[in-house]
Amino acid sequence: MPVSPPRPKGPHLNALRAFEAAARLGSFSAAAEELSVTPGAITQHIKTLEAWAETPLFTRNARGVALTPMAEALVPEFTRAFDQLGLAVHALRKQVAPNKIKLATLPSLAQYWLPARLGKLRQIAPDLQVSVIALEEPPNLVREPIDMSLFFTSDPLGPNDIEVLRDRIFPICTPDVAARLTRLEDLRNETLLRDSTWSDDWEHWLSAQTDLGGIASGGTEHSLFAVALEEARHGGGVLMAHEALVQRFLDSGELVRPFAGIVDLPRKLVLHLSPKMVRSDQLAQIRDVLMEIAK
Amino acid sequence: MPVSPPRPKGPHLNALRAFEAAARLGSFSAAAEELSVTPGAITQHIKTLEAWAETPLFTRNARGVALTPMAEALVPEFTRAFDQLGLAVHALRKQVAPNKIKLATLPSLAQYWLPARLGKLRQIAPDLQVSVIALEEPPNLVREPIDMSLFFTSDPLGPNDIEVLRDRIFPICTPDVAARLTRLEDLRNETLLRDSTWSDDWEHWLSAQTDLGGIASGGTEHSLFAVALEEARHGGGVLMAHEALVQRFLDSGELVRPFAGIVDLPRKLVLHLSPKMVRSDQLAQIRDVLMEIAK
DNA sequence: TATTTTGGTGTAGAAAAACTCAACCTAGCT
DNA sequence: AGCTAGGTTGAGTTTTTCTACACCAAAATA
Repeated sequence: MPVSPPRPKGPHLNALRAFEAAARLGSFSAAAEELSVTPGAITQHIKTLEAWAETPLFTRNARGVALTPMAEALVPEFTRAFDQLGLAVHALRKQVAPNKIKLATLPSLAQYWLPARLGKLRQIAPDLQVSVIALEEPPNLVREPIDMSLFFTSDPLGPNDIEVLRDRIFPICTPDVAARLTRLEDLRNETLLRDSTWSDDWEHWLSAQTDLGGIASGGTEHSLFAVALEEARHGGGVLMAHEALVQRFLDSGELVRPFAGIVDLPRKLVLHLSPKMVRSDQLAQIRDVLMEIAK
Repeated sequence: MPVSPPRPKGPHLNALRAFEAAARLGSFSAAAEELSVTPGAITQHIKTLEAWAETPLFTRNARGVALTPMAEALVPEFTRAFDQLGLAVHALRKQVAPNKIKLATLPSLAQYWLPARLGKLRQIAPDLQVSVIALEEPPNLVREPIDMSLFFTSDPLGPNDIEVLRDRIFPICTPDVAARLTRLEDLRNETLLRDSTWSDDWEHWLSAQTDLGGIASGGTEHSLFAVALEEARHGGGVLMAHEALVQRFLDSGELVRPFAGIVDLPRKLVLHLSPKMVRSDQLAQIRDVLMEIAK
């Protein structure tokens, strides 16, 4: 029974948060992603926590990490704590500014699909202030100060999810380019434009047609759909497009569909609401409005 | 609808913790105390949080602070979150070292009352490793990595509290000094020793005797009971003692009670257990052992 | 078998956050 | 008028947190 050490300090909150994220996601790099830091930062947090607890929490296998059985048992407790904290922060945000809404979505959706809908929304509910955050990956709505997200997913819908539309893809190009294309084989001579987010959509589409291999080989891949689309508009090739994103170019005739085939992917565009939103009465109404304009 | 600001960051965890503590305790300095920092640190945390939320959370009255009505509503959410986090940390500690116990208590109890009890404990349960932390104020057992606390209090007992004994006080001194004391009035010529933690015990005791005012005026106040006791042992005056702390000196005859009067204060010595302890089965047994030896 | 890829580690240095200190302010007391 | 309790402020310092980048090992690929 040693006597009177200095007042013991608890572990650092940030280290606990890093632990929880790493444990929940099963990977340091995923945790790093969620917390917007580098993987090295996570490594260090976990290490300080392990030093504090005087016990290892993860086993490091060169292919990733795995929780210690001991640590495993603790994860739900920490997850509950940080979920509750996230809820509290959401409550604070809503309390302060009930009609400021943050919506996270893909850059391409933010640019080509949302603006028209948000315009409509502004007419229906002029007091709502929606700000749009463009992200490549869906954020964790419990933890981050974001109210809604709009992403493509194939996962089954949860209780806070609303399916907006199904993803339908088909090739598009300028009328000039289309004039050169009569049979699928003609694609061999064209540049196939693709977006890195959906880089195998060409394969999906082609394999749904009378298939003949080898066409989908090369092509130019762009990290932003907007860039690929721009190239298509300048006659730079044939783009595998998503219906939701190119409707207006088809309507205007600027771009056309050289082939009739449309592929319905199992992927859907889903509006996901933060847990805080579905609960609050005031916000349930906002949600209804948004579902309305989402059509 | 502004588009694509950088990914919004949540507030700093430490700022949230400071807010919760300040809100719960109703005072920045109390929060500073609980978190072992200076009041200035709390001020700054609250300010960054207010800047993040873009709204004031406290109204500053020169005599202290008060929560904004808006902030008021949020406190329970944050308290729940940090309570849950504290629980999780306790779970971690117990998981790692189930039989390491941290006990916080007053320096005087740690020095004069505990050692004999802990010795007994070591015989009953040799595998328990109890470490004692001396603190002036009872810690928050939910938040700090401490399992039990032993302090005097007049508050009613909660479900995790165990009354160990009632506080009984009386004057003591060396036999030499006692020889000079036959009537209460004789105290006027002696140095009245007192501990700053319980600085008005002399008044309590005197007013319980055939009261005559003015005796309790001066005296020497020591911040540590141990120092006052040491002075009494060297014949430096008459000390207002607590039964629990001086039993052994009375037994050995080194110190004596110059007057028969004993005052039973409404204050009791209470063993408080962290919420995690009462729940766990394994630790319920430890608790029983401790109650046993507490007698 | 060689090569690449994936996910984690280690360290140095830099940036950001958190803290202390000491002077200062204000309203309520004595 | 002076004192006190509680908070604030700003400068300066310490701690924490992060990044950058080189490195490592197994697994996947070729």
